[in-house]
Amino acid sequence: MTSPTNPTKVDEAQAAFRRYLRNHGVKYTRTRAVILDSVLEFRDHFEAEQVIHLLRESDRKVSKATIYRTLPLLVECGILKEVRFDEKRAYYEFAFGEAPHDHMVCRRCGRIVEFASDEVVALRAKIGQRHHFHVTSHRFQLSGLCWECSTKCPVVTMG
Amino acid sequence: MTSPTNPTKVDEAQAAFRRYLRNHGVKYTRTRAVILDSVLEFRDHFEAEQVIHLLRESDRKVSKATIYRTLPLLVECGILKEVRFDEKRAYYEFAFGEAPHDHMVCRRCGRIVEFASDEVVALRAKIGQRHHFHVTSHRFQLSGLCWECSTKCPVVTMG
DNA sequence: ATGCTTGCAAAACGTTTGCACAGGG
DNA sequence: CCCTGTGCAAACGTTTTGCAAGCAT
Repeated sequence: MTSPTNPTKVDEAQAAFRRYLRNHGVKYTRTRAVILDSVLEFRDHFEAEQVIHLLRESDRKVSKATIYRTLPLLVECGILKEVRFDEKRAYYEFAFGEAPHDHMVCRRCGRIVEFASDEVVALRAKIGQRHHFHVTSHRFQLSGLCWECSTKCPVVTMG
Repeated sequence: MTSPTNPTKVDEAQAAFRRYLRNHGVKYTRTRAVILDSVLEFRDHFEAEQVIHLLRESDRKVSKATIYRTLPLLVECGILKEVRFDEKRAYYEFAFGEAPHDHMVCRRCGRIVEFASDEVVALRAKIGQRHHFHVTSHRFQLSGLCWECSTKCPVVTMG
């Protein structure tokens, strides 16, 4: 769901990145191109550390600092989206041309299910109006048990 | 909304804390009582650092470590609730006997509005069923502009 | 050339932990 | 008494930053 298996999408993402950087007076360097390529290799969600490892293991050597400086750029230009599954670290997912969605996490097996957020957007607008608020973004994260885990043992033990 | 202005509630909270600790084979020490007293002095949301300062400034000296070890106890026994307004630190609010609610934050002035989460709970159940998930908890955080800020200048600049 | 970018290492940050001592039940 | 709680300082893990050197335009 996150990975841009479609090669055209990869090209579009690269073009979007170049465009974004140019429009912001920032350079499209080889290092940044390398980082973009690498994050596009992930299928699902990933964290900064995984990018660091992926780049270290392949030939390409990019410093940790640069990766931490580049990921926010990719988020700002809409290629990536930052997701928070826990409070310990940032996770990212491919967002370019993807439909907005939220996440539901099984607290026992860790499975992540994505769901469209249309209804959530409608609800947030309703709540916003009620409190004289112009809501522009939300974060809706569900936690519970997936069907497999709940049939195995309905008692929640967490982990 | 967060503060237990009602003295009876304070007493109930203390009783609940004692009960909880006893039932878990944990001691009700003077230090823990002091920490409970101090968190009950806050009106709205607060962070661990504020508890540390409050205790330092008044006579009572409690170490940072103990505060960090006690706050989770107060959350587990239902007196406090942990809230996450950002990814940097944990915030807490009084939860004992309060109706569950979620938060809406103005991204310009930081104002926090609480709203009841009945509809949110209904929606989360609906979404859960649709994806064969037994949802047990959620986190719904809204961000935008409060009425005052949006009338002052509708352009979002963030801070 | 100019000034943004990079890498390195060190700092920052909230939070956690190891340990020896203190204290509750 | 025993076992848990406490304080201190040091460790923690992710992320940020200061600085000198490197590169794009």
